[in-house]
Amino acid sequence: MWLSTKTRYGLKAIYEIGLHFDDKPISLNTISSKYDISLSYLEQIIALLKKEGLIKSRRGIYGGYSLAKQPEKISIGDIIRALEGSYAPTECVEENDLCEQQPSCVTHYVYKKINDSISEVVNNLTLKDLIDEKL
Amino acid sequence: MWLSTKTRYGLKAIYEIGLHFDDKPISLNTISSKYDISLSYLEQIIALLKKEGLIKSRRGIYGGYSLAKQPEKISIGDIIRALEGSYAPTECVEENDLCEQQPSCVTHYVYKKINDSISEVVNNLTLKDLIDEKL
DNA sequence: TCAATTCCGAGTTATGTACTGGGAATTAAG
DNA sequence: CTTAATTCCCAGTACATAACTCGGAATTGA
Repeated sequence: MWLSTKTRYGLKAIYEIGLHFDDKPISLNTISSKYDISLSYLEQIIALLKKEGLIKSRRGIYGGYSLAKQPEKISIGDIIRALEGSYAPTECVEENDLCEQQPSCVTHYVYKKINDSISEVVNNLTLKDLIDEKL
Repeated sequence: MWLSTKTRYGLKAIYEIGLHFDDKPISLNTISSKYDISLSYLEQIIALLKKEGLIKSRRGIYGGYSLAKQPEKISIGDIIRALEGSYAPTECVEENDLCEQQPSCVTHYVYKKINDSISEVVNNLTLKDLIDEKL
C-alpha cells in the first residue's frame, strides 16, 4: 500500500467537494463527520489541495471549500501529485530525475514502464468521471 | 518513490543472477561489489527471493546463487511480490481485500484501475525480456 | 584443514507517517 | 458589535518501517 492516508482521505474529500460543485461551499466539519476523519488532520490535507490550486476556500461562518476549476479539468494525477508529491515507483523516473546511467540501466526500463502505465491511468481520469459514475 | 531499496537492489541482483543462467552460481560478494550494495543487507534481500522459489543456492566455497526457473518463467511481478510484498496502491485492492464497501466506493474504482495497470505491466514482463534487451 | 561462501537472528539508527493541540484571523447573522 | 462557525497556521508527538550493521554458525570444494 503505497498511497498514504493523505492521498486516500484527500481524494475522498475533493470528491465530496466536487459533488457540491454548483452549491455553496462545503465545510470540513461536514466531510470530517461523513468520512470519520479528524478535522485537524483534514485541514492539513486540504491545504495541499488548495496550494496546488485545485480548490478554493471561503473563510468565516458558512464558509468552506469548493472546486477551483471545472471537475473535468482536475485529473486524479493532479490530485495525487498535490497530496503524495509523486506516484513514481523510483526516484530515477521522477520528473526531475538526476540518474545519469539511464537508459543503459536495465532496471530503469522496468520502472519507466510502470510509471508510464500509472500516468496513463491517472492523467486520463478526472474528477468529473468519478462524479458522473454516481456510485 | 514507493519501491524500497529491497526491491531496487533485489531486482538488480536477480537480473545479475539471470545473466549467468547457464554458468556456475554467482556469489553475493560479486554482486555486492559490482553494485556497491552491503553484503549483509544483500543476504537478507536475496533470502526473500529464495523463499519465494525464484532462485536457488549452493553453499560453501565456489557456491552462490542461480535461477530456480527459466528466466521467462520469472515475471517482474513475482520479483516485486517477493521483495515488496505487494504493489497495490491501497489495501482495498490487495489480494486478500477486506474492504466491504466496494464497489460502492468511488475511490476504490480509481485504485483498482491503477492496480490493474501495474499488474498488466509487471506480470507480462519477465526476466528474459530484461536479459535479452542487452542494454 | 582452510577459506569462501550461504544462513540465521539480533540490534541500531534515521526517517516518515499519521496524527493531536493551541490559537489566530475571518465572516455572516442576529 | 458580539458571537459562533469556520479557515488558517504552526508546533509537537507517538509509532512504524526502512535500511541497514554485526556476530557467528553451518556448509563445502580444494
